[in-house]
Amino acid sequence: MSLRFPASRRLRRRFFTRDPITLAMDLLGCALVWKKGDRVLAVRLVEVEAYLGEGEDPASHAWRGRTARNSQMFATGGRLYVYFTYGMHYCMNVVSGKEGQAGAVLLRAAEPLVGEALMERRRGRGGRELTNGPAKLCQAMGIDLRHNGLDLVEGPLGIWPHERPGSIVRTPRIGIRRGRELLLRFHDPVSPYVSHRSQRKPRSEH
DNA sequence: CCATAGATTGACT
DNA sequence: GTCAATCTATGGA
Repeated sequence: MSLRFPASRRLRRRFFTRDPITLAMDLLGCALVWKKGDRVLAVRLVEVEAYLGEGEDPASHAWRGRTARNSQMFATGGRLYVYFTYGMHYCMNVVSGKEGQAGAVLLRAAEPLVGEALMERRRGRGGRELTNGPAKLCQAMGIDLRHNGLDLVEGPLGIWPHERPGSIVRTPRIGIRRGRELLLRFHDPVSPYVSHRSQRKPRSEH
């Protein structure tokens, strides 16, 4: 199997400038590719979550408006929004919508396609533990705050159509309290790399 | 397989 | 001061 990601097929701006829910579903099955010189890392996205704009979604970092941390969520679709959490982890999002219109898609899990050996070195683990969670995926791909604001439409990191899932399952998002009733997590049910806690017991409401 | 505790720092109330 | 869009180790069924 020879995996090539020619510039001609790379996803362009208008793919990303749509609403976060549509973008989330269309990102499933796509390849996230890091290309720099002769080094290539690639994964197939199998689990994502949509986060909506200011005042629309209490779980979204954009809920209470623009701040220094979340400012990339208000940028044009196709940028990368990386945040630091729990004192030690990074998570990455693909920004959706038009400039000024907040929204993003959290990349939660993926299947390794190219560069698995480097991912194993970075993770200190193998198999599905490589990329079956948002912070694990960032660690495997080498993504941190330096990459916040990167444009996926050009430059070393980009997204290519790859292999669409046979079906898409829609569930509550993971690790949030408010906004649980919105079913904004999407995953490919047959992928072994989907993060394990899909049906985790929800934390009590009050 | 499941449940729980601890890690560790920055953003925000 | 509180708590987070998480992960890992550990202990039990």
